[in-house]
Amino acid sequence: MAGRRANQVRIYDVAKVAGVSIATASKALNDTGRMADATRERVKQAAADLGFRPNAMARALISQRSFTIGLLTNDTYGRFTLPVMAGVSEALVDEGVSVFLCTIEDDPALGKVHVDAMLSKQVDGIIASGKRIDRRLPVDLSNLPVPVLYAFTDGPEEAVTLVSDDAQGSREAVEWLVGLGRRRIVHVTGPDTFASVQERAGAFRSVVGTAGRVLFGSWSEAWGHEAVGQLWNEGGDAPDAIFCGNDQIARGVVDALRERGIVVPGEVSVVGFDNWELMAAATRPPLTTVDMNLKELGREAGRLILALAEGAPVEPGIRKLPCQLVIRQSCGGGLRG
Amino acid sequence: MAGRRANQVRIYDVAKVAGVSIATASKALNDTGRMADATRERVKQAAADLGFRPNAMARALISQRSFTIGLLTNDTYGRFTLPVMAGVSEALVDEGVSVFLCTIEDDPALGKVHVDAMLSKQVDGIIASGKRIDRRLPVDLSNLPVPVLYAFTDGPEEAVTLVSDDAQGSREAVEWLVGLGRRRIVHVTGPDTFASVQERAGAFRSVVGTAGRVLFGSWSEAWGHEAVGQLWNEGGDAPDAIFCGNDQIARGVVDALRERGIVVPGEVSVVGFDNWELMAAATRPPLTTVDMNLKELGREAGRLILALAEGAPVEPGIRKLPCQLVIRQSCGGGLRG
DNA sequence: CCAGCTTGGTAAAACGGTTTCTCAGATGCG
DNA sequence: CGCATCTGAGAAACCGTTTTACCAAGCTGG
Repeated sequence: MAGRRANQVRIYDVAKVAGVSIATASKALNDTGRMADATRERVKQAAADLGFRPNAMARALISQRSFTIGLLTNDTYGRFTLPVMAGVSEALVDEGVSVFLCTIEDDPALGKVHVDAMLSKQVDGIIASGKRIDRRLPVDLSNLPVPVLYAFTDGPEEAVTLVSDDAQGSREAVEWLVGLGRRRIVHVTGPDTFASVQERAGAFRSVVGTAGRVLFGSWSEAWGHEAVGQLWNEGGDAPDAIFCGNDQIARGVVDALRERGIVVPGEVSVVGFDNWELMAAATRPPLTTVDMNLKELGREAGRLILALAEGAPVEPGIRKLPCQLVIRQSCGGGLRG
Repeated sequence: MAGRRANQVRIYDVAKVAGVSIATASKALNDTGRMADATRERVKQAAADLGFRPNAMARALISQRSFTIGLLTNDTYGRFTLPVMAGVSEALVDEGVSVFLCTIEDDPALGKVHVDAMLSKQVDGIIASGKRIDRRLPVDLSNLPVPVLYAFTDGPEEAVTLVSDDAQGSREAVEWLVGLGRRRIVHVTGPDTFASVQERAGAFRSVVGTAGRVLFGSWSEAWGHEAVGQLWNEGGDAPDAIFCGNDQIARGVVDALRERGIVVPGEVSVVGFDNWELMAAATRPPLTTVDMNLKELGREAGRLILALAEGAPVEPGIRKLPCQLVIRQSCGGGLRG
């Protein structure tokens, strides 16, 4: 038991090699305190020679800062969480902060275990993230001794919450279609129980008028397929553009149109949502789609949780981060501008 | 600075409430030492009442065990890493071990920063993971003071490496096709520079004979599409089954066949590889495909890194974990039995 | 020539636990 | 009743670092 790790160098060793006390060594390495420049250099050189790496645990014990944060998510598949995670990590790595990733699959017990573990390990803050912005994680994060931030998941009013601005993204998409001269635009989207579905549909109607047609269904390719069947079988003027609730639906729509011999984007323009690369790029033609900028959302989450951890005042409430329309070939129109 | 976190309960507080010394409190809570049962109970009750959560940092400082491991990956998209991660986490959460996730995108400098951060934080071990089993991470993990394990990525000979048994998975898939009566089986796969492509192709030939036809290409749907074009345009007996190198290729194949009016699985059986749910399930018909059991691989990785961290002897070398054929509808044959 | 500053450095007390050692008192035994 | 043994609990050392307090010289100025 115990017994130092094989080649673990302590500050004690650095001090001995440099011929100073550990107090001096500490100050030299942290650029604090007063001492002769020569001494400081000598200590730094010794530390470099020995490959000294300060024990973050010992440091954390004193400073009450572990330089560690926890990322909690119930998005097992990771399509939304991964970009967020990448952003968080990117924003924090320069500050020396590491991220614990905990996946809890809608299991409250598991959630509690992970939160307890994180708190035990003295995380400086927790970011809660999910796959739906209108659902909470199955775990109670109120009254924790550390700051909590909600990113792409629902949080209490008094908390800081980061979400993508779906309405703005949707407006941009629909306005793009209108700008291309499309007039008979239909919105084919997911289940109307999702807040994001409501928000995107609302934005859609705000552009095309309240009579704008919206078809609710599921998030699947199959639904996109089926919707095209409905729309084209009912007679009357067929749509000349379809704004889809996500890329899977869009892919189903594009495939169904092709099967019917309808040319995309020649006769019908299609826009997706999510910019899920593997889906959007593999569709023929590649999808023009709305990117929620989740990585940037993650970066912002990282910056904010750090500010909170340092005790900086952060205005609570919901912050909507802008989406961006990514132009590919499913609408025509070429480069934007 | 410093100043204890708001409602942070120390063992000191527990001891005071229970009316004992902190030494006794510690022993009571850890079920060590000797003391009256009544005392032990009293301490435990006090700890529960106060919501005492031992400071893992302080504990780690003494025990030289942080109950933390690092997971390093260059799989930004996460398709392979996420299941591995989920498995690792699942295997370790019961032992109180948390996981640092570090994504390094083929950037050696970033890799070094993350490894240094992990070592500083005294991780008990590091699992290296990737998206290719024949490529190393762009970071040197030799001579580290902690054990390193390679999961789904290439590692040095003297290390413990976990990979999926692609050959076994491929054999099962091809034997399944043979069992269904298919005789003109073709293998459409990715770039021949991938070790996994070689291994799968080798296994394919070991079942159908060395004359078995293999078409190398890219990992894309487009390639699956194109391959069908090649195969059906060249005249002669068309294939009655296609074993694909991954699910994306398989999807391209199935789509191309449908466009040609060829019935899957009636006329041609198709098998994929990866069991990438969202792809396999959205294909029409849903893909029969080989699952690499990456979550189980992750669980095994978790168990092994823990054993290594505890100093248990673990035989070095490559361990191949079995794949599993997942039967859906793209081959016919119904339930396996 | 000495009080008062700087300068360059050290000793020691934290941080929050675990573990070893010690010890007082209760008990068993002859 | 005296001595060895056992029991339950506490004091103190320790893990590796930071930080505060302190001190011995060397210098300045009157």
